Amino acid sequence: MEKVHVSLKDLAKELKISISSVSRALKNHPDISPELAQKVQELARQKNYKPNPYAIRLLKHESKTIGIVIPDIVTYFYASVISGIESYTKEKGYSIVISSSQESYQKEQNIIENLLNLRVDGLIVCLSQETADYKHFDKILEDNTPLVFFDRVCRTSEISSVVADNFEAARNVTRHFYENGCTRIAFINGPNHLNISKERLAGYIEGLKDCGLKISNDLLASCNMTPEGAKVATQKLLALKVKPDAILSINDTVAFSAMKEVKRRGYKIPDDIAFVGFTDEFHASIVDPELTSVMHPTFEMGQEAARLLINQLESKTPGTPRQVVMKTTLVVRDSSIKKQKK
Amino acid sequence: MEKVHVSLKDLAKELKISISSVSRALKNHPDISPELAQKVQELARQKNYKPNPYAIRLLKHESKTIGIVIPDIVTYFYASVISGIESYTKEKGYSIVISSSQESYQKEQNIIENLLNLRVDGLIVCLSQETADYKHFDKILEDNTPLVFFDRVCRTSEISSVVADNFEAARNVTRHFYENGCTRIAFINGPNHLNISKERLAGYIEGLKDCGLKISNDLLASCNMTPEGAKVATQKLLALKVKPDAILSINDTVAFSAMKEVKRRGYKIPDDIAFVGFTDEFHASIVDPELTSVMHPTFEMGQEAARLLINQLESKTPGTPRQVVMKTTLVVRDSSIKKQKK
DNA sequence: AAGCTTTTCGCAAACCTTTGCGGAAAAACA
DNA sequence: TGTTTTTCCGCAAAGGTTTGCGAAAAGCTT
Repeated sequence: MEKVHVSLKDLAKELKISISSVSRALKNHPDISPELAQKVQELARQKNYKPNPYAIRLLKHESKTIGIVIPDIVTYFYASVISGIESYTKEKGYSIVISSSQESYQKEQNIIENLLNLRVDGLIVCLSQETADYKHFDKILEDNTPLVFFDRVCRTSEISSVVADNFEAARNVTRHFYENGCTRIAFINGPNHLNISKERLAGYIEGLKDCGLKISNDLLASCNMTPEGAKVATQKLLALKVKPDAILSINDTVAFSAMKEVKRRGYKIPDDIAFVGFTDEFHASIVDPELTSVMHPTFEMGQEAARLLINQLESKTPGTPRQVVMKTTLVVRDSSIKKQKK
Repeated sequence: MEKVHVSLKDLAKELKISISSVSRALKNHPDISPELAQKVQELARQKNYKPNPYAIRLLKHESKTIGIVIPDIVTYFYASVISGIESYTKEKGYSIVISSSQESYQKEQNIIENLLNLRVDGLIVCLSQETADYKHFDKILEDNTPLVFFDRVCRTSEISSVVADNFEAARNVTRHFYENGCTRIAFINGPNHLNISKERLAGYIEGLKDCGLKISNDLLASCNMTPEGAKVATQKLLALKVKPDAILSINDTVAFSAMKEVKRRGYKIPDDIAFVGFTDEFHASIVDPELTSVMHPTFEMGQEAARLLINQLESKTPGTPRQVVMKTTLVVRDSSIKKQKK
């Protein structure tokens, strides 16, 4: 049951040469004669020699590993971003270690501490929903461990990040609603302290202004972005004397849940209430009616975050933090196009 | 920009004692006087000493890391299983390194080789769709690296695995259809060489026999489990002279896509065609009508796979391979209950 | 043939930790 | 006081790799 790996020493002993010669021979160092190099490489292949990465990491002080902290791995958005991260890091020869905070501030802190103790070369983080203070990132900065945020971000003046064009996207959606005959446009938002909530809210408001629509607190609801929370928020909106004729949702999952509740109450989508979501996950085109959604380039966001991080940790100089804003596009489907405009 | 971590040597120098004493003091070894231990621990805390995991791994020949190989991380089922693996391994002090094969045999091989070179302590694998020969697992076995399969498995007589009760589940679904008035029950299956396909097909056939229904090749379609593949398979079924009145799908994603196509053609679900899927992902209750599905205990499957693996690698003896079969339950929703039985 | 350059390889330190063993000093005992 | 035990700590090896430097051997020049 014992794993037994051959080491440089084993090869050296067998060939009756020194360890350093074996090491050099394997990488075609000019100090080694071609004949010896040949012989060493032959034996190495035959005995299936693979360098022990832990010895190298110990020596080089780098792990070729990056840590990823996300709120939840089962959510389409995060899984897809991870997929992009994985694609870029694999290409660059890095491994990824993934931990999920389950939206818990406490767990987020623990995870980060663990990852730091693991000596990852860098971190890519999406804040948990509970996270409202950001002191625990001081440790990372003091450690000189490169860090990149995506989607839910903070301290952007010090730390690089990748986000969507939330403001513009929300503003566009609001106009899109208006152009399709909606005048009472509601917004089911996420927790107020998150940047995505703030930015999308600001865009929503700006869009209302653009269209000359009144801003009404009645039409604003927030939720914790769970299906249950979305349902409650929807019920609040449906309880209004004058009901909304459109609902913008902070993400697709919330939209799905809200749509379900709206249909259950007997309203028609989109004629009674139009819908638009954020993310554009696969299921947006599966639900009935198909959901209009702000398409996020999730895979590319992951790649970009990884690129930012690896650039940072391969250039010795600290470099100024960068804020990458990814362009989204509105994918228009049935849920937002009223057949009978008022 | 240089990361600087304090080592035992640093502490030793500062306290003018030997490295070994520092090491022992930190773990309250009886050879160290309480006063000295106190002093050392004090300094360690103050200077934020954290042991270098790579030095320990080098010494101990274990990495406290397990590798996970899955076809695709963006799929609900896999993400959810990973979530279960993560929960168990975190509890046991292991990290996980995730790689996805993207359903490619070639990539699967590369990944496994990489993970082995990384010296992970063990592997948890779900076969890619392309994988039809299993020689590349010899390397793992020769390496004495513990290995556990889940869902899509092979070589079960030599290698432990965690699977759902596919045969029973499919058989039950078939009966469920029959009890709800369906007599022409179709099955959109996955690739024929996969165990999940074979087992579910066998259960489906057995169920037909139970109900005294004829087995017809016309009612069998297979696909590559993508939405597009599912669409094509559905079209084949809808092209029959006598159409099916029920469709069992190899998973929910396939069911969603098939439902979409069926609705697009103007058929009513469930009255014209009833539906049941496998997995029971979140969206099963979001689509319209809500999808009846075989609920897999995904999270628990992940936990179980992790438990199997860690047991195996913590007990020095090889132990006999175990096959864990997880019980599923049929979650009945609207898609399979016809309002008007024939 | 003597001196010089080039080629080819080995020694040893370094990265950080754990641990068996030995040794000195202190304490306990006779 | 002399001897034995106990307490407390350090030495050194081990794990596998990389790399600066020194040294031997071979080749070359004149």
